[in-house]
Amino acid sequence: MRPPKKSVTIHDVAKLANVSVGTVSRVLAKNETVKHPILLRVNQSIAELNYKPNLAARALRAKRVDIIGLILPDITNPFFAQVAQDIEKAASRHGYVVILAASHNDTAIEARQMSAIVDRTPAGIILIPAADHQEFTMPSNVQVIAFDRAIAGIRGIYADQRRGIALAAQYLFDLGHRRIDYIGGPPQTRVAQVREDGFTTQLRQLCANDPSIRLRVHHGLFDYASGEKIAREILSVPVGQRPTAIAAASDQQAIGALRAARDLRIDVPGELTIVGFDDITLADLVVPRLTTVRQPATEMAEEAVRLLLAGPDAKARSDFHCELVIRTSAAPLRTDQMAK
Amino acid sequence: MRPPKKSVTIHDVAKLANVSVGTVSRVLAKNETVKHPILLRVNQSIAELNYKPNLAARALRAKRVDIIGLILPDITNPFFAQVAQDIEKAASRHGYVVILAASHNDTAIEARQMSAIVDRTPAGIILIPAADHQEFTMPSNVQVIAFDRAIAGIRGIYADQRRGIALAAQYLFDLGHRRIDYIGGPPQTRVAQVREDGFTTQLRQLCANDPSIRLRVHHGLFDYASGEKIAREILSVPVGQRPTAIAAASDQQAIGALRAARDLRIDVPGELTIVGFDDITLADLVVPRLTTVRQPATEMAEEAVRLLLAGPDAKARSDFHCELVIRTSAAPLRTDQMAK
DNA sequence: GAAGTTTAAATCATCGCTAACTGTGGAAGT
DNA sequence: ACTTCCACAGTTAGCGATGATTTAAACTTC
Repeated sequence: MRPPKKSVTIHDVAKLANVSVGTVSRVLAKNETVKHPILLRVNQSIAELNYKPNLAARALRAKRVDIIGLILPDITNPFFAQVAQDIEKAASRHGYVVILAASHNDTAIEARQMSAIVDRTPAGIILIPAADHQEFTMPSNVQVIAFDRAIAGIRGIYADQRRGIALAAQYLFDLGHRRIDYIGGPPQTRVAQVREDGFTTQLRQLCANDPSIRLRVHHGLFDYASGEKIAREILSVPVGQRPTAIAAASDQQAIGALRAARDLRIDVPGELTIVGFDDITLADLVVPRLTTVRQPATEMAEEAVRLLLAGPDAKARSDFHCELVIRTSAAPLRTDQMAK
Repeated sequence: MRPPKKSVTIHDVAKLANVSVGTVSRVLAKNETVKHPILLRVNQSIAELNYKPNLAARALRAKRVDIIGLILPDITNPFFAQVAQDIEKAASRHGYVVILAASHNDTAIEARQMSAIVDRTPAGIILIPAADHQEFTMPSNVQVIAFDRAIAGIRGIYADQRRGIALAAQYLFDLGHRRIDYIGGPPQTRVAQVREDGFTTQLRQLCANDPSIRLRVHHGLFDYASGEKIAREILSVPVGQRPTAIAAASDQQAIGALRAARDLRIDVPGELTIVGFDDITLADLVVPRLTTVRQPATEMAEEAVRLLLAGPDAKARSDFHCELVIRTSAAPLRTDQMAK
């Protein structure tokens, strides 16, 4: 127990094993060309000294480090938290560590975070973009892959959200709803556009010759508060004018809407059907349980990590399908609702 | 735009500015001894070449890197997500980047994550322990600080949870509740013990000579599902035997309890008062809004980062106080409830 | 058994940066 | 005028690991 606490280097191991540093390096690299008696001695020495390679030194030589960067808009968004969890787990399985940075939906912060992470020469960066345009230029030395939201020109992992949310539209239609309000995300973002378009297109198609259809679209942020606020406005009208169903572009919005309905003493699903999108953990815990569309987040996270580690020429899978998760926040249109 | 994409080094800058690398290094280090004409030239060259110091090389020399490690049990726990967000923000402000790792409440995984991060020689590690005992030995070369949950022998940042939850006990008492059930966390963890002890001690003290008190304690995990399950059991008895108030050791449990009550058609707060702990974002969005105890998470996160950066001799603040956040899930005991 | 071939381990330059040390010219001291 | 000191910039030795190249040894082959 000497105070200076000199860290043990590859030289110490080499000396103890009575071989050269190159040999030690080779056994570290699992190079087959080291024969048995020596291999054993080296491994013993490594164990004895409890030697750990210095990752900074290794990074300097290799110009790469076992780090994956993850930049996302907001960790407290349950969907992103889930994604972060899954990515961390997948990365960890491969021996990588993840650097987390939040952009707070601000492209300027996003650009700063991007550069801070690029400077660390990670194996790659997984980016859930804050917006459709980026304020940074794509780094040439670090691969970036977009997640959940597309960026032109770079590889990305996305679920087929258009078809996913169309499932919700289909479901509402099948339940008989014809007065439907859709709570969308920020209209300038592509995610919001895709979801909105997927929903409205599908619904309009189904109702092509049904004059009773009334579809209204609203826009807000993806969070709880927006959902609540918009739903409150939507619902603060005489019963006959109220929608019989609300579809939201995110579970958070849907849960906010649930709360608004509750405040206004509107029974869900009796008087109002609500569906969300994402299937966050909480969706199964609100009252009533939220019917929603699940994105295969875990698989997508795993694929994102795989893609990074497979190198820049690997091709991204694009067969991630959403599925409708039917719970109890949606019900068939009641006959007395139609009357109005 | 040459294909090899050789990265620009300190030598390139030195050559362009017509000075030595040492000088460039000195201006990078903001060393005052570089005089104006040269300082200017160097800065110009840096800008012109868009030079970024190689952090791996710097790390190798300095044996330290601008990284803070954060290990927590579960990112999808909203309270931890909030903490992660705050820590990331504080770290980023100081030019540090945070490595995130989840232990999934498993001390073996925690130990692995710990060693993976220590190997990267970060400036320090903020650890929200998975349990009271650790399976790893504290690293000697990297400072670790405990967060939210104490670890013997190392510095830590904690709110005064005992007094915090006592506030909840006091509040329930003041509202007139005497049949109270407490939903605690895993009894083998210190956090759970502290909260339970804080609650029960305070309540017993208040009720020292009140024979009508009935306090029952239950144990589960800190998550939604546990809260729901336990509450369901508690509440599935004749009205007269039901508690009039439930206090939970976490907001997630409380929200689970809220859902159980709703399923059983028990009105909150009319027939049942529920209070939680943590004040997660969602607490303000459930129906009814959850009365809870807020921990000053943001300040604590900032202090944790400050403490790390101030070096191993800095002393941790310990004056983090919780406060009661009164919303609408708690109400005075009704006279007809007492009768039973 | 000598030359050629294969194989295993040693050597050492290098990654980019920092900081300790060295060198140099000019101001200050005597 | 000659040393003494600064003040400032230049030189250079590593930090620890890697891997291309070199050396040494063992093994073929005729």
